[in-house]
Amino acid sequence: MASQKNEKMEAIVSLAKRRGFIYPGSDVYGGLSGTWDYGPLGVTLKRNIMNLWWKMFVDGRDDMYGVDAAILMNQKVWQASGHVDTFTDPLITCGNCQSRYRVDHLISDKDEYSSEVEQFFGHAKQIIETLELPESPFDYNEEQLQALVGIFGEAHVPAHETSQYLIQYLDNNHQLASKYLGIFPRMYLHLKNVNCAKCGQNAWQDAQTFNMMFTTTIGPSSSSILDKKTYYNLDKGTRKVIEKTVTSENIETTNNLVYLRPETAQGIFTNYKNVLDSFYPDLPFGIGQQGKAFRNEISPRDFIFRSREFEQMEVEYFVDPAKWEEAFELWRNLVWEWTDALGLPRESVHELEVPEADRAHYSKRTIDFEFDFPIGREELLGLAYRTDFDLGNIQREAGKGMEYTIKGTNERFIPHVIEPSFGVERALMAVLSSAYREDEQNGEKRIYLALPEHLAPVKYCVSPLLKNKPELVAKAHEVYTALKNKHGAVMWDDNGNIGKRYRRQDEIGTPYCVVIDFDSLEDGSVTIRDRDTTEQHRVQPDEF
RNA sequence: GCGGGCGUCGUAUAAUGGCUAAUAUGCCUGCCUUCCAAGCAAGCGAUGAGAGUUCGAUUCUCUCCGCCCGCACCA
Repeated sequence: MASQKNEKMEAIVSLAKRRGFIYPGSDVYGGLSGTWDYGPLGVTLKRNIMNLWWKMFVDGRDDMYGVDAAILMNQKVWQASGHVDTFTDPLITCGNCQSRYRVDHLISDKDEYSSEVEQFFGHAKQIIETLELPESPFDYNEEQLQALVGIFGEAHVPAHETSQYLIQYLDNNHQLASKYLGIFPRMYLHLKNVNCAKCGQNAWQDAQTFNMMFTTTIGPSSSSILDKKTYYNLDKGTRKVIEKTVTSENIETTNNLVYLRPETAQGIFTNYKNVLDSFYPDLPFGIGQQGKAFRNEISPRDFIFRSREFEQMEVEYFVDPAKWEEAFELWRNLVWEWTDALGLPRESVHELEVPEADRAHYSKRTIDFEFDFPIGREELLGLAYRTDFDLGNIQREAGKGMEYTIKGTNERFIPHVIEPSFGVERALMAVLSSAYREDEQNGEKRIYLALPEHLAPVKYCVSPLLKNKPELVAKAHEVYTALKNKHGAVMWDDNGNIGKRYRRQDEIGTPYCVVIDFDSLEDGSVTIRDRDTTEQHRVQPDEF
């Protein structure tokens, strides 16, 4: 069963590459994990999906407005939204069984921990300062190394591992990690005999953050300590260890740091007031946006299902708090219209009511819509009731009023939000998965994509029946040009024989193949062949 | 990030410490072909990257990169 699933997935990946839908990113240079490039057919299919969405949820509705916000946003956006804090949870791994835990879940007494670390580190700092360490750890002399080993030895770190840690720690401009990172949690758990809950061993590795936000800097900067709140540097002038604390007040100026947005939603919330001022729409109304988001996934996997750079389509629908359930149901139904429009069979789409314990902290209700992908049943899109969490944050942190005033009654409140959130790549993968078919024609296996006509990257393929008959080719060109002008997504193919062309078009999901034969020269009619049934009939070319 | 497996033309496979790295398919050119991958002929196209061992490495070793499976992660 499992291998069957993988076979289908592999067949789709292979087809996608072979026929020019999706290529591995940076392929000629050996690739880059978690990135994918869209080829000529892929980009068209993807855009068709995105345009369909925009038409259904923005242009096609009276209560919707579109925006396109910048990917780079002010730091404070991600602090207010909670992303900065929640993305920097340090994790620690058991070296024996590879179980992973959040460090703060293992340390019961935070105050005691802090004082232990500070005491240790204060002591360590004093020793380090007297050592007058050269800039590169590789230049440390024997005496210096021994002293450093001694520091860590006091903390019951096995001696044979210490110098390796020192290199690791002091390698980066003598930077030392903040107290919940690196070696300190490990030492503490060792001292306190806190063992792995799964295997009972005490074999902790260094604690690491897995910050899922990509960072970059505005303007020139060489800082590499962007995501740490507290850190230590060895001042190059005085050779003193100095402590720096990054706070919300100084963080921008400290590092000129910006994040690549990990979700598009905040670009909507930050423009809520702008749209309100420009249009003052009646509640309920929504703002829709499509765009790239970036998450530094630990382990991108499963083709385009989880990648580090991806495209979202999101709606924030602003409602009277008393009427959120009504709006939730509205969007629940609209989501089903969307999966229908993608051609996804209803029996392959499943609603999953997310229990409170699994919901994000801001959400009072969430439904995940899952799809039966070849890799298994996985989330296709989400529908969440976000309350006034985001606008409330903005009002508090930015000090700008986010309240809505009801016309007439002058009732004022911060609107609540219903958020349907769609992933473009997941939609595309679902479309490819459900469209992928294998059947048999004349005893030969045939692969085709039963793409819905409005999504297919090529709508018509035009061919002369025979390539070596100039009159057929000329007539076919005529038909091709006329169709191309009318429909755009039309392909010309005169390669090989007619059967080959059909198969080639089947593989890229072209719904109709138009062939010009000798009868066409007589009465202008052409044959049109249906991809799914392979049946054909004669029509006049201006009929479609 | 950890553990295991893997990496050869676009795709699917083969082989080798040393001769021009093979086969099919694909693509391409020509001929032919009156509707579902026909045929003939010519051509294009690969050992993931780097280092080491060696007279010589695609083959052996190491590092990196990537892919697959499992774990963990997925606010």
